[in-house]
Amino acid sequence: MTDLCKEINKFGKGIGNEARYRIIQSLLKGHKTVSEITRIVKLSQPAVSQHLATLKSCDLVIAERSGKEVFYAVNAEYTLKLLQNLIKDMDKKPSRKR
Amino acid sequence: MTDLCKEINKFGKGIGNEARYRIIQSLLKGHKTVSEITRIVKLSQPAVSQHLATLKSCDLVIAERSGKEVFYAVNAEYTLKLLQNLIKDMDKKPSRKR
DNA sequence: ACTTCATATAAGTATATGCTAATATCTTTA
DNA sequence: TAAAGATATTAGCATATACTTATATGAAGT
Repeated sequence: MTDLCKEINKFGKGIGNEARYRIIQSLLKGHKTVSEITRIVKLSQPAVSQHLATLKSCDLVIAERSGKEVFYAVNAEYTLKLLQNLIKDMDKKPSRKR
Repeated sequence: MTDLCKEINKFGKGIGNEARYRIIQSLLKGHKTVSEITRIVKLSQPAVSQHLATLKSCDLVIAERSGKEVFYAVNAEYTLKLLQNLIKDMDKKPSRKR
């Protein structure tokens, strides 16, 4: 299993869930604290923390504490590079149609 | 939830699984029958058929019967366009770092 | 029509996932 | 260091997922 393989798989695990996808969407508009995200996605705080932990382990988000709060942001460089690599990969070996 | 949202979510569901990701990888090298895929990913035939059904419902693959066999291929145009749209989307609203 | 090969579907089951409720940890301020 | 606010972690439970085995469907040849 190539590295890209594993990375894309993580990516898929991360966004392959409605709640997490909504979290990512909200973060695309700017970094947010856990409580802000909690309000936006309308899930309990623990549920949100758990999803954020998953997203972090997938490298899709970055966390940064600022006092009592923790800001989460999309790991944009990483994600963009990943997607671009995937696209390159797919372009490179297109599936023959028949 | 935007259309792109739903599409990406489907994409994530599709590839967010090791076996399905391996199937996609093998299909990137060219279309294949179910039994070829079965040999490659080393799962039972029903398991492979079920994964292929999932991938199809996610629009990640296309199926085409040819006699007794069914060829599966990556839905490359669809997938590439989707990923490119996602990249555009992420570029458009980058997360502010702090 | 019957058989065979290829694939799909169904039922059952074990494990994974996503939530809730309760509690722990971290940080700041009094 | 005690209290309070913000977030993280844990245990428990319900549902979803990914297999297995058995069976059904589809296509081609006899």
